[in-house]
Formats: sequence, structure tokens, C-alpha cells
Amino acid sequence: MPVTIRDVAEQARVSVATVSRALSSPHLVNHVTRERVIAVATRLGYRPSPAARSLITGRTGNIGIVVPDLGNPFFTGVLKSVQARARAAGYALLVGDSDEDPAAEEELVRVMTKQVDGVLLCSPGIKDGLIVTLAETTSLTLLNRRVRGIGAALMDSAGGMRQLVAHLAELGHRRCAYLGGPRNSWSNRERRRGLRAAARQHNVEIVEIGPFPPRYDGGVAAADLAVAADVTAIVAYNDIMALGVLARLRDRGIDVPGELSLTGFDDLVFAAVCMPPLTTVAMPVREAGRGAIDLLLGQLGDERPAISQLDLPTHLIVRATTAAPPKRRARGRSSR
Amino acid sequence: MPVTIRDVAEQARVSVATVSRALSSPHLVNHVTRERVIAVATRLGYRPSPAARSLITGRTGNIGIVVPDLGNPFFTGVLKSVQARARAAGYALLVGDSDEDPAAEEELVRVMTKQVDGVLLCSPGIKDGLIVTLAETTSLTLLNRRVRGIGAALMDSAGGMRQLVAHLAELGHRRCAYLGGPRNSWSNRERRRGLRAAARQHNVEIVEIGPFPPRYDGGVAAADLAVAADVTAIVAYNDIMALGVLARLRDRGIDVPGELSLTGFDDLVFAAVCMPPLTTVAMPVREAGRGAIDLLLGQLGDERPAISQLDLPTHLIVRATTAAPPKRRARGRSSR
DNA sequence: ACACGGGCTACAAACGTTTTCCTGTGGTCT
DNA sequence: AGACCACAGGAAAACGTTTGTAGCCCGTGT
Repeated sequence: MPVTIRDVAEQARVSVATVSRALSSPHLVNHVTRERVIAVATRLGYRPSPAARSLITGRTGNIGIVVPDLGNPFFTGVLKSVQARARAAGYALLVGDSDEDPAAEEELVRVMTKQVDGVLLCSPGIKDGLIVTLAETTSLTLLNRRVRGIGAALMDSAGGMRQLVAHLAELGHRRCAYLGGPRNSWSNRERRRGLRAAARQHNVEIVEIGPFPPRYDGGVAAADLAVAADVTAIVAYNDIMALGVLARLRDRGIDVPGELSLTGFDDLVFAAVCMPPLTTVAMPVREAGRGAIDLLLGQLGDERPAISQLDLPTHLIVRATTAAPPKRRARGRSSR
Repeated sequence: MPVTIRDVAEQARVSVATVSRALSSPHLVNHVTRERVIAVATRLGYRPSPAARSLITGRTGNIGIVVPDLGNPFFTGVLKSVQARARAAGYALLVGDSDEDPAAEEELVRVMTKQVDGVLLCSPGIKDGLIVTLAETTSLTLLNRRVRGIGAALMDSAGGMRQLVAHLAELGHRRCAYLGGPRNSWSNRERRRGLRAAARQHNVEIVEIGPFPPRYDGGVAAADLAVAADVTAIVAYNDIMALGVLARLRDRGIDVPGELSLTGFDDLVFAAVCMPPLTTVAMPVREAGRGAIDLLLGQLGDERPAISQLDLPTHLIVRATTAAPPKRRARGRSSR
């Protein structure tokens, strides 16, 4: 039923070899026969079978991406950029959602591996060792995670935290809560690292709470613990958590930023439109997605590794959830 | 380099045929040899080549989904649900983002078609005729679009609009603006249809503006035209547009819902956390995604068409952007 | 003792490409 | 005029599976 290369060959009165060449190595076949072949091919609506092609070439024309949560606009942001870039380069995109489960991440990569030319792994909870193991099976590029010897597009989370802490310190905050994301997420570790270093430097005290699921409900849950911690500012692992915190604080009648300052991370669209608009750190999501794909594609093309990492800057965006701490700590909600 | 079925066969001292059967039709092979084969296969880490398999079986184990915008949480919501369901059924998911360009949508389907067993088309701008044409090439299921003879999961947009208008009418609104989405999106037509019918019934006047790109910036742009239209309520095509409107109104110092009521559509997470929280219509996104995949998979399994449509209810969620219209129309921003 | 059949397994064809190797043709250089 | 070469295109192998068919062995019924 479907039209094969044979059909085209017959109608164009050439061999299948010629059809193949006419379509994929134009310089190897005479101009006029090529025209003829192409004409027939388009008339018949011929599309080569990717299965047959990849069986012989060993390439699939696909690339895979696995993310921890398709419900998080941060990841769909990179997904969108990645999809566009991949498609522009003639690749189709396979997507897997691991639901933040490292085991699922690994399995996803394993399943994809035979079906793609390379996979882009986003901010995984997988252990480093496992990552290099996986990288032996398929070409792997990381996003927001640094592993020795593996290509990666990285956004400077630590730097973002430094800016954030500097901002809070300048406002006068001396004791802040950090609402942690997934324990062994690289992003979380980076953010914590940047946070600690900057806190030491600016002489602000950090009380770490968590880990929490890096989702809206995670923020809701975290909010209560944060207010109990007797701090003047809350630094959330990311924007959606911050939104959850914001909602919970509103419910409890706690004024932001009057009584408590709050910051997010990622600068999702919604950070700008929530009320009050969220002070956060902008991540170069588009560039990272684009860069990651370029890295991956480059890795496929060349023979020599050419492994490299792409470092992208972040920057603080001050909106309306941060202000000077209240004069006296009259909230009395602290447990001690 | 990669381990093939031959390697397994040799090590297990059976023929390749037996290996194949041992792995995919267990009842056809003796218990003990099957065990042996499986042992060898796992020891070697054998994974059958999807390309070779699909070349002979004609099935790929993939399904495709094309959406208009991966940046819209509505679509990533269905994407997430779809991905989960597909994976549970042993299918991998190919995703395409058309950027709301009908031509891109078509091309995406065309490109995917050889690579998937079926595709799920989300709320496309493609014309009906073209859809049935595409459906001849591959099995197609629609989401949020009704086309005769094609399986679809549908959410009752029109019904949602009816509830919305009833709500507004009850509050006392008599003249509302509708901020239209993409002109030939089925969802937009449905929503407009429901809106008009309900408006007639409740005796409220509708002024239609648009179409606008159904994105945040689309809403920002639409806001000004809406306030110029001298209405007491704005019905936006969807939530992100509504958020754009909200932001713009805030910038202009127009109070919502005091001076102007506003409604969205979709009930994204962010509709609940923006300020004021958005009155909107909840869409059964998860169920729709799940249902669409089930429909698609069913269509693949059976020989007889079994084409059916799945209709899912929507419901109004009243939050804080709707209120009674101001007593006198003192805004004076109308152009006449 | 023989025919028969059921259970397992091996052989080989087939899927639709790409690619290697080869042949033929005509032109150019010495 | 002969040798050589570039160019076009064909035949066939190969990729890694699945599956139809055939063969073998053994048990059972006559």
C-alpha cells in the first residue's frame, strides 16, 4: 500500500540505487535523470522509510530529551527551544517525562537509546557514575548539570544566587530560609552552593529547609515551615515553589514583602504576573536549549570528541516580593 | 559493536528465530530454552533494534503528538498526561510544536507519519478536509476538535462558555468583550459559539475583538482594545491571554474586578495564583490526554474502525476577577 | 510395527533502504 | 590510435529483525 523506492524506480525507469542517490546524494546522478526521479517521487508522494534507512545507516534522525516534569514551565521552555532547533536541523524529537524519579530517567534513556542518535538529559537526579555509563551507550548531552567529560549546557545558578543574596543583604536581611529542591539535583546543589558562599560573604545566616518537591504544592507545604523558622526572607528553590509559598502566605494573611520577603528562581512568565510580582533570577532557557542541541549535534558530526561545556549567565530580576525586613520581629510565629 | 540477536543466539546455542520467539512469543518455545535465552539476553544487555523490528512488522512503537505551542501550559498539560499514558502502554512519544502555524502542523504530521503508529493532533488550525486527507495516511486522533469520522477527545468549551456567561449575566453584566483566539481554531469557534448562544439567551451584548495570538503578549495587546470597547467585562479566549490582559490593566491602573471583570479559560495552575485569582473554566486536561491516547491505541488494535468521540465536561471556577459591574460607566475611556 | 500428530526448533524469506562494487560509454591526452 | 579516466547507472549485499514453512523427535493409537 505505501509507496516504496521500488515504485519510484519503476515509474522513473531507473534502478532503486539511482533513486536513492538522486534523493540523498544529488551530485552522484545526472542532472536530467535526477529531475525525473524527483518529479516521480513527489508525484507519488514518496517518503523513504526511516526504519529501513536507519537500519542500514545506523542513524535514526531522532534525538531524545528527558525532563523531570513536563508540568514545569522551566522544562517546557527548554523543550520548546530544543524542539525548534532539532527540527530545524532535520531531527525529530522524542520526549520522556521522568516525574522526578531517577530510576525512570535511567530507564527512559535506556529505552530511547536504540531509537535516537543522542539524548539530552535535563537536570537529572541520576548519579554521576551512572551518567557516564549511559554516555557509553549513546551520545549524551546534559542540561544544567556538570559531569566530567560529558558535554553540557549550563546556566550559572550559583551566580544567580550570589546576586540574589547580595540583593537581600543590601535590603538588610540577616536571616533567610532556603527552601530546598530535590536533594541530589545538580541545580539544587549549585544553588545551595552559591547561596552559602554568598551568605558567608555578606554575613547572612541561612536556615535550610527541605527537600521539597519542586512544585507548586511543594511550595505550599514549605511555607509553613519557613514562617516557623523565624526569618525575614524566604529563598525558594524555584519559581513554582515560590508561587506555592506566596499563595500559602496570602492565605495565612502574611504580607509579602512587608512582613516577609520572597524570591524565586527561573523567571517563568508567571513570575511577572503573580501578585506581587516575584523577585527572581532569569535563566537563559532558550539559549541553553539551543546550545545543548548544537553541542549534541556537534558531538554526532565530528569523530573526535570535541566535548565541551557551554556556560550561560543568569541575572537577577528585582520585582516586588523583596523589601527591607520589618523593623521589629513581631510576628511571634516562631516556635521558640 | 552493539549486541544483536545473532550474538544472543550463538551464546544460547539456538537459532535467531528461537531467540526472537523466546522474547516476543513465549508460548511458542520450550520453557527451559526460553529461560536460557532470556538469561543470555539480559546478561548481554540485548535490546532489539526498533528499526529492524518495525521494518518487518510495520509497527513502530511510537506515537506522535503535535501541539500549537509548547509554551502554553494547557498543551503541556495534555502532553504530560499523554506521555504518561503512552509510556505505560509501551509507546514512545514524538512531539512537534507547530508554533500555531497550520502549514507547520501539516508538515509535522507528514514527517512523523512514517515514524509513528498514530498521531494525536491538538486543536489544530488545519482545515477539516486536510485532516481527513492526513487521516488516510496515518491513524489520527484529534484533541479538542470535531471532524466527522475521526476519533477525538473533546472538552465542552461551549458548555464552559455558557456557564461563564450565566455567571456574568447574573452579576449584572450586559455588555462584554470577547477577545478571540486564532480565527480558525476549533476551540475558538466553539467558545464563540457557546458564548453567542448564551449571550442571546441571557440578553447580554457581545463585542468581539481579535483574533489575537493566544499568548501572554496577545492579551497585553488586546487589553487596550477591550477597554476602548466600553464594556463591563472581558472574556478572554484563554488564561494566558487573560493574564496578559490583567497585567496591562494593572499597568493602566484599572481595577479588576471593581471597574472591569475578566475571565479566562483553561484553569491553568497560574490562574489560581495570579492576583486577583482568575475566574475561569476548568478543562479536564488529564482525562482528555489519557482518553485521546486510549482512543488512538484502540484504533490501532482493532481492525474495524471503532471510531468514536469522547466528550468531557468543563466547569466554571469562580474566583476573584468577576464582580458586579460598576454602578455608573464613569471610566470615560470609551472612544465615543 | 507403523502411521499420525503435537511440540520444538531451524532455515530462509522478507521488510525498504544505502552503499559497494562493477560495467559501459564517451571524451581527452599522448 | 591507444590508453586512460570521469561519469552514470545497475546488480547485489547488507542492516537486524519477524514469521511462514519444514523437519525432527517422541509419544500414542491401531
